[in-house]
Amino acid sequence: MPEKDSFDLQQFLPYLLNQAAETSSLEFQQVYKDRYGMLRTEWRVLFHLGLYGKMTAGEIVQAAKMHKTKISRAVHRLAERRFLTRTRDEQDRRVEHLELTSQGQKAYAELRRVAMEYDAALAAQLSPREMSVLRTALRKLAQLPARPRP
Amino acid sequence: MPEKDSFDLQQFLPYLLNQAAETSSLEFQQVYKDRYGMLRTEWRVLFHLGLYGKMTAGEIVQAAKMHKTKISRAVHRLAERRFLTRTRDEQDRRVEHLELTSQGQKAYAELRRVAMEYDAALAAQLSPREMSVLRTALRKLAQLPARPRP
DNA sequence: ATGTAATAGTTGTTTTTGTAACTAACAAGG
DNA sequence: CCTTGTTAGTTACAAAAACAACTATTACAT
Repeated sequence: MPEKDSFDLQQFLPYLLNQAAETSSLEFQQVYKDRYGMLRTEWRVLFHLGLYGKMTAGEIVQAAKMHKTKISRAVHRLAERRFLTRTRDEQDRRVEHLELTSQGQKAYAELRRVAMEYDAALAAQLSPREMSVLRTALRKLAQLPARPRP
Repeated sequence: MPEKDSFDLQQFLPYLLNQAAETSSLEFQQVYKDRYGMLRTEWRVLFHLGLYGKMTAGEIVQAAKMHKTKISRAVHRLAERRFLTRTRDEQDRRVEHLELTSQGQKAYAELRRVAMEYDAALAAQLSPREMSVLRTALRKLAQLPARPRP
């Protein structure tokens, strides 16, 4: 299958990003999926709560830039499995504060350890210079702040 | 929501890659979705055929690293809409050769133009140096060959 | 030949996602 | 208060993806 024109699909950024994202997610996915029966949205919620402590669903929506229905369902499943608790805010009874249970914290600690190891393994495929340029570029493309929060 | 530990989700490569991939796919998606009613797998098939000419489904599976059921259904839909033709191989009657119709080529040409423009717009957010490091790093992470094919 | 395995691709069923419409609680102006 | 608008989160239904089992054809070893 010879090339017919100058456009290069393998250089097209959205395509390339998707391929890299998919490949690099696979190994980590095995862990949270096989070991905890979690979906992608679920580990993300878990990580937000593990990292930042008590949060509301809306705050997670903003931070993770995921649709609120996805978050809602992920929270439901995590609560069902006793990874987090939901408590109504007494001032504004529409909002719920989410917090990891000790079981949730344990899962988070474990997955966080695996994530760090895996990140290190990925980083080892690249030079430190490449790695830092890569992270900066990805944050720009994802339109995230240059550094998360102080 | 203060940080509770040293792990940084926004620096975790699979997370970062997914965010960047999602963001960067969105705008281009609008074009092939709204203008041609295509799904992601469909434009990928279209692009492979547009770029490389006649291919079999299996070859596309390999090149695009997507599951064969996805390709099968995408090919079905593209054939249904007269974007491609399927012709059986007479030597091995299990395989089918796929080829764009003139309508398919027209769609490909149009989308290819949009893709190039969009890629340029993304590239403009980064320096040429960043861009080149980024592409190299992404190919490594996606475990694609350093350059597609000569 | 002929039984067994392998390959190309499809189809059926179950999960997961996307979209839109919904409930419940609050807010603010008249 | 009461209408109108907004926000937090949920639910219902349709679209798409994942996974497994399937058909048809070829390959290959006895």
